[in-house]
Amino acid sequence: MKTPKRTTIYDIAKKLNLNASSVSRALNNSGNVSEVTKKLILKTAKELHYKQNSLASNLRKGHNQTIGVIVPHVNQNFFANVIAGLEEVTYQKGYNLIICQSNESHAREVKCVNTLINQQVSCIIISVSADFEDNTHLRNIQENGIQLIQFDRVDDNLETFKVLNDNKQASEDAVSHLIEKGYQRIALLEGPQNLNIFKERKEGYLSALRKHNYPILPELMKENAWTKELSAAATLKLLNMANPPDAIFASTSDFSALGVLEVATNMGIKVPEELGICGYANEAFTEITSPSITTIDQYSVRMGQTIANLYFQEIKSDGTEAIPKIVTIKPKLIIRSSTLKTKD
Amino acid sequence: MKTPKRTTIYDIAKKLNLNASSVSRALNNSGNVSEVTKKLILKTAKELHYKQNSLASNLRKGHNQTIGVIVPHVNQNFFANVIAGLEEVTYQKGYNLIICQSNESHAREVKCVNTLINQQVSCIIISVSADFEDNTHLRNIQENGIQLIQFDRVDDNLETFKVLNDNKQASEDAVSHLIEKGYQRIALLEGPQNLNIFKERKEGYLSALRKHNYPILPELMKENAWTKELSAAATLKLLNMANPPDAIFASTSDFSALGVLEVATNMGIKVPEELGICGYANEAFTEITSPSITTIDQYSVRMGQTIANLYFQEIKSDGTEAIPKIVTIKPKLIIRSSTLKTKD
DNA sequence: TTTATTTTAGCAATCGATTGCTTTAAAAAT
DNA sequence: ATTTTTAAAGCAATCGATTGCTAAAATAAA
Repeated sequence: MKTPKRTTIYDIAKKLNLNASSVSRALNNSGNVSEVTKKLILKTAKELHYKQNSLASNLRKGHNQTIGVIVPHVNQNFFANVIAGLEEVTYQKGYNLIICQSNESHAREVKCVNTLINQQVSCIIISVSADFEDNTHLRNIQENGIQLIQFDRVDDNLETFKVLNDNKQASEDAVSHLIEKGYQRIALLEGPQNLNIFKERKEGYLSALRKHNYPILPELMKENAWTKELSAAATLKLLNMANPPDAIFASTSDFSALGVLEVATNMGIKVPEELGICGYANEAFTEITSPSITTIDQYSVRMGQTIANLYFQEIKSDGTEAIPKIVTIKPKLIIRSSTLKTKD
Repeated sequence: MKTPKRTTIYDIAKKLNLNASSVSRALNNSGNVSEVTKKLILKTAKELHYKQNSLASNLRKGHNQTIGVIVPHVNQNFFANVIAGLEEVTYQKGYNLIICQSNESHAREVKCVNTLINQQVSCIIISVSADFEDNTHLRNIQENGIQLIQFDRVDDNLETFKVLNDNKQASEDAVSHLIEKGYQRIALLEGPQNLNIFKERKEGYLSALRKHNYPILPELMKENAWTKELSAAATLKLLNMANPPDAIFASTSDFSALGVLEVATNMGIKVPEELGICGYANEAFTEITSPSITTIDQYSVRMGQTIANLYFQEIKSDGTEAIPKIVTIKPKLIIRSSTLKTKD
């Protein structure tokens, strides 16, 4: 297609018999230009439909008002909300977001990182993929002088700014709640243990059991049940045990909890009377299932805002090397019908 | 923070006693470099952790492998899915996405457009905000030689590439389905009529009524019921009429349909026996409400893919001025329990 | 009126990569 | 051995904006 050449500061300068530097100064309001000529330049810029070339400007200035974001999937509720929160704050600061999805693939995540480094973004915000292998690519970010903020799913071995959910505490709260409601045999659906979040949630589960002097029963802990289907399969096994659990904490997601609910319903097992169910993430649907599902809200939009604010307030503003800081957000247990058994 | 100066092609050139142009050619594999020196350059580049500066490259080349996306909200299911679909295809082509959200504000949409123009993106993909005012900003995109693709919510007055859902047909299908199931008085919950999508859905509703010789009753059409709350309020009014509807087509969204369902349930009105409900968008939760909700699937991820493919196949590849093309995707009626009344 | 000071504007280098053109070196043909 | 052809590498301009420095003009002070 035809590319009509865009107006540059030189076009404006030529038209007014001025030097490009004056035009630049006028447009950036950086002094050394008389009021009269400034007005003239601004007027002419508008007439010629001048649009700044950010590429040139950023190249010269050596930085880019752009932040890169890498998440496993942009259309997963949690991540979409984090991005929305991020965007809200960064927009106000005049920053742009470049969004990449790793598709839960480490290899792809590495490529995304490289692209963002090439783009000279000033910060990369990342939640690592499920098949996390090593942190070479993350260290690479830092070595290139780019700020790095990890959130939610992070590599603990690397010292960076981090914004986390207190997964352990939240899980402990959830399981404690189940115990208080009178459930005796509480099963756990786990996610991949190479991800910190799932490890922490398991710790919370274990910790709650210990605190209440409940036995820890390996047969009630199901690995890798982090999709609705895997959870349904695991639930089927659990509920067919000789001595089945009377509650299931689907620590991986609400979708897992939904899988549990569906299996239970199909088997004619009453929720919450015969089986308590607790999910994770407070997906919209948990409110409207029957029964509604007890879950944990992660304040995902606020998390995005927090991350962005962390960047602007703590990292960017500071001329000195900022000291990596870890911000932890405490999720909230949302108690609904699926765990409201009347004690027997 | 300290910004360790990054390696440039000049650093590589200097180290090897070569000229930067040779380094550039080697890295881009663009000939005129012997195999031996190319290998050497590649090796040295790796040693020095060279990362291309895309800003410089794009500035020189005059274009940017970046596509801008503007949507009302990135965390709305439909848009998140479209973005996921877009990202999938653009990633494979080596393109990046810059994501902006207009927050349903026209003013903000204009700002987003300007930023993207400044960023020299090669294409802008947009779904306009609800308070659409005029298309000056969209024309501006074209005037700057940037490709423009509108999707879903579009300005019909502007000739651009468009990817649309056949809202009219889908709505007609939905309402026809209600009629065939024996519902007699079908109400409509409408969205803002300045948005093409809602206008088309209303047309589909009207068209289905006409085709089946049903009367068109203005008292059954509720304007501006496009959130769960507004829909609930409208539903309350509808169901309290002397002669209430026996079906409600929540053409705005599944959330609206959910509002309808909740009000009906609270009033003790049986769905689908006494009231049929049909939503729009096939949100995940429609499958798991009780009863499950009949709705319309928009193939949102595929829509994103379609848009991206349109760009790469029809627009970008063609050296000549591409002729704006409109691609229409036919949504699919998903029939569930909320409309399955047994005819009486 | 002359000198000192401040404003305003121009000059030219720079950011890093790309690319048309020229020169040099190497290989092939005569 | 010489000329022709081809390959390889260097030179320098370019993309558009920014900025330190200098020069000129305008103003203020003496």
